[in-house]
Amino acid sequence: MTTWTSAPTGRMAKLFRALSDEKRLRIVELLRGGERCVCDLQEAIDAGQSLLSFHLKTLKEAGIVDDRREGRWAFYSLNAEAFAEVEGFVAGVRQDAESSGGSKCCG
Amino acid sequence: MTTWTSAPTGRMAKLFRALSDEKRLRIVELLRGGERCVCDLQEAIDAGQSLLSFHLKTLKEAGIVDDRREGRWAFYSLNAEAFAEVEGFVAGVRQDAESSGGSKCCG
DNA sequence: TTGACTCATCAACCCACATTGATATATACT
DNA sequence: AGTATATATCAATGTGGGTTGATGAGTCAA
Repeated sequence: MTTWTSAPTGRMAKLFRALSDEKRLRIVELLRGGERCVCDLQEAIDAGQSLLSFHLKTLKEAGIVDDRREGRWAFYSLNAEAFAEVEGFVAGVRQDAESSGGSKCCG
Repeated sequence: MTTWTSAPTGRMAKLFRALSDEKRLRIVELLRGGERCVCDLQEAIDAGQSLLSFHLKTLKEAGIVDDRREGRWAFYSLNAEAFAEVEGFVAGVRQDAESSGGSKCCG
């Protein structure tokens, strides 16, 4: 068990929740190449304008993406810090899982 | 953009979905210390027996935990491989996010 | 100012899923 | 056999959230 002072599971749950939708993951994939405007995302994703806006809002509220306005366009980009949070948590769990011994109860 | 031949977003979405519930994350935290029986988990989690069983099933179906029967007890443990999958994906995205330049559209 | 364009928000719908309580299954003990 | 324990499954309920279409707000061009 690596030292990991109980990462706030509420925060983690929120991050995982935002990433749990296939369309939102598709958006993340598209943003891996860099900042994109909504109009560009819309071409690449099978979703109406309203739905895309909803998913972007969901990602933004979780802190997974940042947005920026420029004229009539809105640009979205990935927030590296959020993924670092997730990576840290998951890596810790993986390490523990790899080194976990036998049963710890009901002996 | 690191080479990452489009990790199956469906699989990732399923993993994230299973991790998107706070009670399930609590279960994961408990399993970080090693294999546990359901009876042990039940004491530590604010959930009825039926609900706990449901969440364990959800985690199992996503491949996040493994189970083992021994007499009338069921033992659950973390599946390190699943977390390695998630870690690989998230780490890739984080790297891209950190090195992403400016806008790629609407020039 | 008018209209076209980009994006967000709202209202309504529907479905997946978390939750609960009851029942079923399987094992152990007497 | 019968009873107690451990866990899973089933049925029913309620709610969150994904989806859609329409409307609103802001920006640019003519």
